[in-house]
Amino acid sequence: MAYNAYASSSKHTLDIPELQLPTNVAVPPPSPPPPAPPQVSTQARKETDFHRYLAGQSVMKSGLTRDQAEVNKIIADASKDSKFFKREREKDDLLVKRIEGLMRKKEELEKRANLPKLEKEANEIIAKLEATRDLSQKIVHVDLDAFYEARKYGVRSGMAGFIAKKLCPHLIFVKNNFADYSEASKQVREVLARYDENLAMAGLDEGYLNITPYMTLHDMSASDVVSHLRAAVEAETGLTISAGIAPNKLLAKICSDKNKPDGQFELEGDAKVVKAFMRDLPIRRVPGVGRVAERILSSMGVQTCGDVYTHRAVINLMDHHLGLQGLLKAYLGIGSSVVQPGRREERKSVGCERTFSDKSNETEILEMLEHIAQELESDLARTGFAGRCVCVKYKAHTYEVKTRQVSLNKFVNTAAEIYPHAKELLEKEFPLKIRLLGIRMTHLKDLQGPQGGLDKFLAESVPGRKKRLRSASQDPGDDIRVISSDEDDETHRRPSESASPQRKAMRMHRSPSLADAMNCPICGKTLKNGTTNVDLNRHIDSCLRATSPEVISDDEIEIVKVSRSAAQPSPVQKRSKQKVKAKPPDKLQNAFQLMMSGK
DNA sequence: GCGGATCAC
DNA sequence: TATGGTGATCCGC
Repeated sequence: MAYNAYASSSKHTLDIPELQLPTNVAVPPPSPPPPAPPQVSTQARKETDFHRYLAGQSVMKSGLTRDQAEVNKIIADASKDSKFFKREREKDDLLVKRIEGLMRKKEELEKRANLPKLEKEANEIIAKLEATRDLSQKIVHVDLDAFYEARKYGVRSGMAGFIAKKLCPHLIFVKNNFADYSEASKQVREVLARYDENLAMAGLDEGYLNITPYMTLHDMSASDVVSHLRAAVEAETGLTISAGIAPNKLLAKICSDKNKPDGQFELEGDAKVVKAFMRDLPIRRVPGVGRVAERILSSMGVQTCGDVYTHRAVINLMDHHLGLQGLLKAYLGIGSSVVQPGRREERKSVGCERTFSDKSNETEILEMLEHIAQELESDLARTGFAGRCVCVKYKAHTYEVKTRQVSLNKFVNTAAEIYPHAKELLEKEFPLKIRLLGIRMTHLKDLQGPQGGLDKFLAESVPGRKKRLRSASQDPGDDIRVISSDEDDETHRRPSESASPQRKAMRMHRSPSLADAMNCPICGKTLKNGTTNVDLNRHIDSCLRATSPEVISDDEIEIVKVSRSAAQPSPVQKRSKQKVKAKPPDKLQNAFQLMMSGK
């Protein structure tokens, strides 16, 4: 069972300082290329970097009251001596080596590089990107507010419960209620859809809208529409949301963080304003730039989006490893303005995985594998897919993750067909001592095609036989991806070749959300259209039974706030409880019970 | 096509 | 004492 965590406190709206660009985090000052701080020893520097790395993903994404270095230290101390920590340390060492390799490579290439030429090329790309800039749309990113109180202490989603408790000793854990989240999310969605029927949800707690048509229709300004929209959401669901208004999704997402919680921020649709906005923005805030990319870019002197421009020649030189075009788009604040719900046929895989206490007994492991195969079967049935590639994943007790896959000559979707292949793959790996097992089906075929009669035909089709038509308007999304290959790169391309921006600078990905279907708030899977609440509850119950313990999950929505003494249900909680109550699984009846009341 | 890594939510 | 699950993408081979 997962838990929500809240620090008790009085009215949140008053305690939270305005979000500002982090001044208290371990990011070196912006703009002029910062030389390495001379007074800090290399060893101490590495340690700080590692602590930051360990602190995890979401840490640098938003502002924080508490000193981040202190938080990182607490996290590191609490983790010390664990296998998890040891593995993270190993990963960090590998990252350091990788960065060293990249630095050597950079110096090597710089010797023969024609930097003015590289800079000129970068300028040309910038000019081309500028020509594609679309400032005509008003895109809104909305984000449900959560973690008000605990956030101040450095508590983050994805954090282990016991670490959170260290950061915030009076933290109170509340068992979360995914059915209520789902219901609340649905209610919010219904309100939002009044402002843009093409609303694209990205998970339970955020979404994008294009309000341009609504503005025209009602002759309203963007900020008035969003104020209206937020008031409507709060009035009808009791939940507060934060919103960002900007000409594209990339900017809107960044903006929605600016006046969080329960606020909004609009970025004018003007190229100069946009660029000024991006210039001092930490590169880590750009979707797609995670903790690894942040470290790599930092080693190249890039901490802010503005630094991308400063270092454009060198980034061009290292294009293959860094992805020049994506970074230039971040610098320019250019992104997609297309808002559409994801399509069902865009799905690429269906998988199921479980964490458990370390297992080495082979019979037990295979039992677990079979259990997972069964769960996968029901997920495949529910989502209406079959696959022709079986991928087994396991995590050793050391936290090392491995995958093994096999392609089949037919599409399968039952445990009876999947398990034998999974078993064969896993048995080759024995002896094992593992803490996680998973199976994923890829190379999917949609059994739930638009024409029902076609299903049988497709079910018997052979790989390669049929190709699904891809949608013409593949929206690449806004994410930037920074790639760096291993250091052993024997073939030394000449700078001019390596600099070619056309090749593959742009590395993007997206995670489509599926339209018009119920998503299970636990496993995130899409339930068939027409699924009833009862079906949903049954599915959720089965998910809950297998949910792993006490990790603060990402998709949690703050529905209750808990004081030291009692939990006070919000309006939506009461309502949704009544609605879902028809047949609430036992587990859900215990929802919102205080688990650890910090006594 | 396979396996490792990274990222988002 | 103790660190999640699902899905996607990209790279090097």
